[in-house]
Amino acid sequence: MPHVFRVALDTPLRRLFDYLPPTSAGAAGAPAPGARVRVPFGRQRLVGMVVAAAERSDVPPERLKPILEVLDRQPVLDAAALELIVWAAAYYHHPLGEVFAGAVPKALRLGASATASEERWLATDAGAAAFQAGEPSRAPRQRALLGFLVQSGGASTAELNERSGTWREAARALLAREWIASSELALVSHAGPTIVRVPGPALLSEQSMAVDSVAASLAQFGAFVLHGITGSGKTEVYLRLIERVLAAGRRALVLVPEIGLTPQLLTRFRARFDAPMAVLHSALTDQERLGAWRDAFSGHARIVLGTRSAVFAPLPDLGLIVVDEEHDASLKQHEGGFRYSARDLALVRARHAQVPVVLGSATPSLETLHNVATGRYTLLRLQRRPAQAQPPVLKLVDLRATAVQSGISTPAVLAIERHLAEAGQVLVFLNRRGYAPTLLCTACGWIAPCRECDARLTVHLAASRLRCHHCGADSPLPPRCPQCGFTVKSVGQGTERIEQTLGSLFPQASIARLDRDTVRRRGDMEDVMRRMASGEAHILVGTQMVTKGHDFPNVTLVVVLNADQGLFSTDFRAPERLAQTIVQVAGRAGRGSKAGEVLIQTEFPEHPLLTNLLAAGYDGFARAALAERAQARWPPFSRLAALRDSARSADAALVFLAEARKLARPPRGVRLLGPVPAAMAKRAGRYHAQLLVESADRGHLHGFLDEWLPHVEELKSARAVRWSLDVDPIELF
DNA sequence: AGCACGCCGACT
DNA sequence: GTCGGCGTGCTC
Repeated sequence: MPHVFRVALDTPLRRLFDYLPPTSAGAAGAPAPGARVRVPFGRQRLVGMVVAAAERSDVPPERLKPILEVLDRQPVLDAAALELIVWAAAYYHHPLGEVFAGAVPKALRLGASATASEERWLATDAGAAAFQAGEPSRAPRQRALLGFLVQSGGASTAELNERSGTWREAARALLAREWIASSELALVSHAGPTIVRVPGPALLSEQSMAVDSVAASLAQFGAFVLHGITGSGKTEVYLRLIERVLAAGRRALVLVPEIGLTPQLLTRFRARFDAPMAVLHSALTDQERLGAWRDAFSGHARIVLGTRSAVFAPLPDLGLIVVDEEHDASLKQHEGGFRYSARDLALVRARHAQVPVVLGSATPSLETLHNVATGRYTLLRLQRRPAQAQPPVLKLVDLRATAVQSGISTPAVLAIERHLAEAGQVLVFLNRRGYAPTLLCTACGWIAPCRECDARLTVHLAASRLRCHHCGADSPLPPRCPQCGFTVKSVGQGTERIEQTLGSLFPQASIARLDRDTVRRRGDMEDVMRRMASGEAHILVGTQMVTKGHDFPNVTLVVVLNADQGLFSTDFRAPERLAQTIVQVAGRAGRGSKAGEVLIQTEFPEHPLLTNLLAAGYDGFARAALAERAQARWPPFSRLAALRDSARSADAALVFLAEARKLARPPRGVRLLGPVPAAMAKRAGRYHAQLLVESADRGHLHGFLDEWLPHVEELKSARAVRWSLDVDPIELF
């Protein structure tokens, strides 16, 4: 019997806490690593997770307290999931207890059972004897309930509820006399055989080659990049691989960047497989999430589909991990305390589990392509679209050389006219929602600012509101300048205004809009999809939302209204994001049998990013961009971590980071850059700043962080700010 | 993070 | 005279 147990608790303290074994009463023996325990912590009682057992503790014995209760007989996480959590806590330099808390459903953190169970009620021997003796004689409800339990040999809560709505009180009385007893019985679900409902379509040779090369290494780790142009049938490759994994009696984990992508993927999985599936994403209620997690944990679910945190879902006999749209920034958690990349963790998990991982994308991230170039990942290409689907033709429209009406150039207007006349659908992309990004006074030059952010307020005309897209501030649209009383006007374009402009340019066309303002409730998205699929809508105006994986088979023209945001950004990842967005939105055109056309409006048609992208495609762009990254020693040719903070004053935010920098003793090859205020320093009333840590060597960087962070944590200025460390940041402000 | 203890302002 | 502001200290 070990003397202490090391327990991870959900606190920001970067250490474990040692506890003595439970004093026998009520405890279920010694807890195994991965089991939850209830422990005293200061004046609180917390649920934590046992990480390890140890012979001795560094804490003086008189300060050690015993575990109050062991919640799990079996660990709530299998060894693989536990290993991943421990790895993630170390890599992201984040307290293990918080990582654990972020990895399991809230209900489990509060003590819910890890297995689904039902409450069963039984008559005791004494109860049976009492019933024979005619008792209880003066309580007919109790007698009826007792009689039922004696005769039926026991019943579940659900069965009793069905029999009568008012049995609880009688049960309480019978329990008190120990004539009946209740117990929790684990529900064991048995997965039936998996049935492939309908065989998939015949594969193109590229698809079969992709399937074969992954399938050849199903019993070992391998990282595969499925680089398939939009419409080339990546999902079919996933389906065939999952089919093989299920046939071998194993399970598949599928990660997607956004909740919005789960329904359509789930529909395709359900159409193909008759097998239980579990879905995990942020829109679930706590109970739904607990249920899905239990289905994964018990092995009932054969396929687990989910967003980021699903990478931590426990699955017995994991056989394959798929990460769809691996380039998507949503796979990286970048808010709150624990910031992690679900894609990178999927790779670690696959390596631990000795299973292949497939990273799918039409526009793989530069990191991933670099890993292909260095031989760490295997590239699988899908370059052809099935049947007659043609790749779209991309053209630049020089905004300086043509008339522009409310953001739409004459060539674009003519092209829209032509495609509508030929019964094609048109997709107009603008990454800016609202009516206009600026409200300007025509007399004094006043521009409506956000009080809480370094940003302008966006005009929402239909709602007649001014809104801040950074902090959510919302105020009435002023009819006149609050400063001088003169008239105000909206300057610039958002999707709302583009919808209006298109409406007046093409009065005969039906126009749909897809952005966060039009898709508010469940089903709104489906409505837009239906209108596009049925052909009822002719033009779709939308933000980023339209680029995320949805099929519009009859769209023949895509217009990118403004490619220039991102061409001159200070963030070294901006070009990559822009190229991905253009290629992804362009990929919405011509997915059916008609060839697609893509117009990209720009003030800088000779910008190398654009010319390169058009001439050499995403591959050519990626080659050039990687060469630039190598030159500038940006990732993936170096490693970054960002120490970020925010405070009530700009000064306090910088003071903490400056003090943190002062106590840093970086080894050779580790550089600190900053601190600097964030590009948009003030957001939601708080001032943001960051200090970058850079190194060519991952080991050196992490060694330094390990040594440095405990000191940073103890700075008194740390208490005046909110700070966090972002390892492998994807956005630099 | 919680949750205490601990000393200085406006109220029953 | 107390209720309560948030400064600082601790949690095995």
